[in-house]
Amino acid sequence: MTVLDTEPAVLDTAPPAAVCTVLEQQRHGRPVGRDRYTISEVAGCTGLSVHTLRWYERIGLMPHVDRSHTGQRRYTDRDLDWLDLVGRLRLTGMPVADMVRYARLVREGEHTLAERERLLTAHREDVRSRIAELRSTLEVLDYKIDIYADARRRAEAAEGA
Amino acid sequence: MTVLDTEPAVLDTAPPAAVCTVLEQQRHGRPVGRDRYTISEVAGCTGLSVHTLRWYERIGLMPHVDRSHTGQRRYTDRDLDWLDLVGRLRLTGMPVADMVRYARLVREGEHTLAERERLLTAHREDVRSRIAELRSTLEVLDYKIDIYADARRRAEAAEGA
DNA sequence: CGCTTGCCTGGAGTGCACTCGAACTCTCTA
DNA sequence: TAGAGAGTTCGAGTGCACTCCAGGCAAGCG
Repeated sequence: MTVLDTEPAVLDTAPPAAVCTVLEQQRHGRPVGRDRYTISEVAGCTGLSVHTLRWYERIGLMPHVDRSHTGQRRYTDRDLDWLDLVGRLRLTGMPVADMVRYARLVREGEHTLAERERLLTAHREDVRSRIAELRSTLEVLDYKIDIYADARRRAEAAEGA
Repeated sequence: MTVLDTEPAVLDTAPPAAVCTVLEQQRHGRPVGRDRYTISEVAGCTGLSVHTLRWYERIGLMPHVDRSHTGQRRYTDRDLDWLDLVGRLRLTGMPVADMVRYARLVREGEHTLAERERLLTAHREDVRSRIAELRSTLEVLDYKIDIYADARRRAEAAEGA
């Protein structure tokens, strides 16, 4: 209705450039130009199990998946984009409850834009501080591994002498 | 007995410079110059609960804690150093089972040095690749947050006009 | 026609890392 | 001497994120 008419899709999915990159490499790539995938195809290309995919839907983490005339799930490219985003958020440690909240906000439409932005921004801060934390531990690890390596070298030298 | 007589302690604990830095800031610092701490003091300075401290001991993650004449735990500075290391490994996502394995290797003595080095080195690789993963997700997050921020700015501009 | 394969549902089970409860002992202060 | 407060053990409970199971349906093949 207002400012977003031109690009409505891009807000609830991963950026085009990043579509199915990380996850896709885990297994087979996304079958091209089909836009209707069975649950096992999606499992294959995302690395998630079919159980997990159904469970994501049950808890409200999927934005309503299409069905075939016999009631089987048919995932679209947009669903895969969404799963790509979900996979990234999960990999960066966002709790499932928060992802569900985000999914709900997307479903509720445009008036939740600000809150979605806040949610992602908060998570970004979280990720940043975790990177810092990991880096500081990396130093400790380097220090200890150095000591072990030193001990090993000295032991090897003594043995050789 | 062999090459390690001079520095036996430093191998099973955190480096001196890093002693109780991260964890210490979470609560009160380590009481100075005492070397005998009650379980609640340790809980206070590590941020772990007393339940968790006892549980760590039960599962073999603590290298045998001293007791007072009435049977109460008395932690030493070395125990705190160990807990500092454990805390770092935990923060970097090492499974408790692996930490227990590491603790067992330390208990078993010097002939496990090589395996301990391998274990830590493997974990370091793990941490490094997780940092890379987090960074790549950070880019996606930046991208999406930019889009939300753009939408917000445009909405605000439209409203102001 | 029967068999296999793939999918469906709702609910129960699993593994991890704690977290808590019940019942008890010990020490210290009023 | 009574009660509070901190400690003890062992076993059970919790929350999260899956993971699996039983029982059933629909399509394709020999």
